[in-house]
Formats: sequence, C-alpha cells, structure tokens
Amino acid sequence: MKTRDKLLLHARRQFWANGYSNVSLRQIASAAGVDVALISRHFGGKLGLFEATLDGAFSIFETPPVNETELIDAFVRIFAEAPRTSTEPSAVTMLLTNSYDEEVGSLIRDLYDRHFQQTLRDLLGPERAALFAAVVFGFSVAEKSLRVDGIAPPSSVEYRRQLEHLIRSALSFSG
Amino acid sequence: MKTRDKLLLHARRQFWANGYSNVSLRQIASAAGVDVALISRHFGGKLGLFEATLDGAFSIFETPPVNETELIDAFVRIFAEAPRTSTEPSAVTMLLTNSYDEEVGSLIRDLYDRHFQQTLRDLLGPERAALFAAVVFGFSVAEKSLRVDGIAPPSSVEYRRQLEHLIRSALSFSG
DNA sequence: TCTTGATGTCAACACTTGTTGACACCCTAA
DNA sequence: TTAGGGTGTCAACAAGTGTTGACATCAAGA
Repeated sequence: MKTRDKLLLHARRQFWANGYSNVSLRQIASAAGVDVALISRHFGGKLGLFEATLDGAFSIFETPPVNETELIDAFVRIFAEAPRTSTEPSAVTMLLTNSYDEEVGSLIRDLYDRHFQQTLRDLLGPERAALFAAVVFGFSVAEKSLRVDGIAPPSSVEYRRQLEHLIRSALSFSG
Repeated sequence: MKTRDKLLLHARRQFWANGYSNVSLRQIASAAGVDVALISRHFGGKLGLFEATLDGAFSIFETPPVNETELIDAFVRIFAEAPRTSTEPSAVTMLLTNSYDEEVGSLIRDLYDRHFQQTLRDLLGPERAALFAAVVFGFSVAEKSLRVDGIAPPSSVEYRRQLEHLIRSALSFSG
C-alpha cells in the first residue's frame, strides 16, 4: 500500500473517531509506520490531511432514495449493517466528534448541509428533515457516545425496530 | 468574587462548550483574569478543575418527576426556557463535547448514567429510557451541533411542539 | 508585635505540537 | 551514463502545554 493511502487510512480512522484537535500528526504517522514529515509533504499539513479524509464522506447511498419508504429502508439497513461490515468509524461518528471543533467545525457543518441534509430537505421538507436528522443522530449518540444500555445490540432485530420506530415517529410530525 | 469562583465559572463555560482537551489552562486563567499557577494550587491541576465543574451538573430537576407526564413537562420546559435564562452551556452540551474525550469520557459517561439515566430507567424501563435519551440528545445535536435549519427558534411555540412530539414518540415505543 | 498559613506572582521546567530545511535515495528520461 | 524529480530520513525550530518551586504579600491569631 502506498504511503499516501496508508496515511489517509489511519488519518480517517483517528480523526473521525477522536476529533481533529485530539489527534496529533505523530500519532497518525506512527500508526501508519511513516515519518511525520511526509504528511506535510503529501497533504500540505494537518488541515490538508483532514480535508482529504472527507472525500466522499457523505456519499452513503449507493442509489439516492426517491421516496420516503426507500429513505427509511436505506437508512435502517445502513445503520444496522455498518457495524458488521466494517470497524471503521462512520460519517455520523465523524460529525459528532468534529462539528463542535473550533478549527474544522464550520467546514464540517457546511459540507454536511450541502451534501446530505439538503437531500433530506428536498424529500421531506425542512421541519421533518430536521427531526429526521435529530433522531438518527440521537440514536447514534445514545449508542456510541453515551453508551446507554437499553439500545439493542447493533446486529439484532430489536435494533432495527428501535431505529425504525424513531424514524417513522419523526416523519409523522406535521407542522 | 473570589478567585476560586472566578476560575470555576470560566472553566465551566469553556470546558463545557469546547471540550476538556480543547481548552488550555492559560485560556481559562486569562478569561478569569488570574495567574495560571493558581489553578494547580486551588484545584490540584487541570483534571481537578474539570471535575469541580461537574458538581451538580446533573441536578437539572428542582423536584424529581414522579410520573411520565411530569417528566415530559419538566423536560420541555427546561429545554425551552434554558436559552432565555442563561448564556451558559448546558449539561447536554457538556455531554456532547466531552463524552467522546479520551481523558474524561468514561468519567462523564459514568456520572451521567448514575445521576441521570438511572432516573429515566426507573421511571420508563431501560428501552424507553434509551429512546428518550436518544431523542433529547438528538434534538440538541440537530439544533446546536449541526445547526440544521428546520429546528424552530428556541423561544417559539413550534420549538416546544417539535421537542414534545419527539419525546412522546420515544415513549410510545413498546418492546 | 510576631508568627503562621493561605493566597498571589513570576520564572522556569520538561514535554508535545505542526512545520521546515538539508540531505540521501531511487527510478525514469534524455 | 547522467541529470532530475519524486520520495523518504533526520534534526531542528518556535510555539504552546501542564506543572512546580522560590519568593512576596496579606490577614488573622498568639
């Protein structure tokens, strides 16, 4: 594997899981088995490396959903299957760990809105799109951040039922 | 105002809003108009200062709710009124900015579970308590972290309607 | 008045941070 | 073979981190 790709892999892993400011270039370089200086050479610096990890971050749909049923199905499937197919941190996790950051927060929020929330808005209208995002992120916070018990194991049928219940509830809101 | 209290005030403000690792002692000392060394003297160090800011962090109820109706009312009221009564970061914000932190994450999650989620569990059972937490934190993420449009202004009637809808949805779940 | 302990001031410490420049290596094109 | 650009290696830099020790100041009790 090329040096550039090794750096990108470990950078994404660490930046996404722990947040931009909480990860040092030496940690990434060490995990990749590579000299620190190469980061500045290949990506121009820390910010450049981080931005490179965002490439395609919000392209989570293979085929964009065209109606609400497809949207729900796609989301539940992605959430329920993600933990089994990959140990990598998810885009949702990345948003939770980085959207409060002083250095990259606005960048992240902007990317998210343009590349994802906009899709929700077009399909659901602004209010229901907001509540949709709220329950999806809330479910993730409860599961991964607060680690509340009561959230079913990610691979179980109950997990899908819980998530689907929240999503359908959010969509049942009428302004 | 005593030095100790000044430090505590600005420490809470900054730690809660930006996260433990993203705030330096010199930033806090400077905001408080006080020498850095006094932090180690008064609180033993950075961690001691942070822990001091957590005192009473989860005592958000004046009188603990004894049934679901009271729980919903209390929560909606606290959320809807908080932005008007204070510019200070909320306990929810603190959880979002610190529960992923490597140094204080487990401490925070533990405190939260013992002092708050436990109350929800006793009242609602583990599953509904988890979904309750999910929608409350999700609503906060959408509003303050992602800053999604579609969330109504905090002082409006619509804000209360949105939040109440999500909470009632979570509680309508039956395992 | 003298003493004592708490409180504040200042400088320095060892350490980590991101970044840069000098140098060596290696593969390819002339 | 010879040059040259991409790639990797190493050391150093200035800036920022939390913490500590020496010293001054001040208020209260003997």
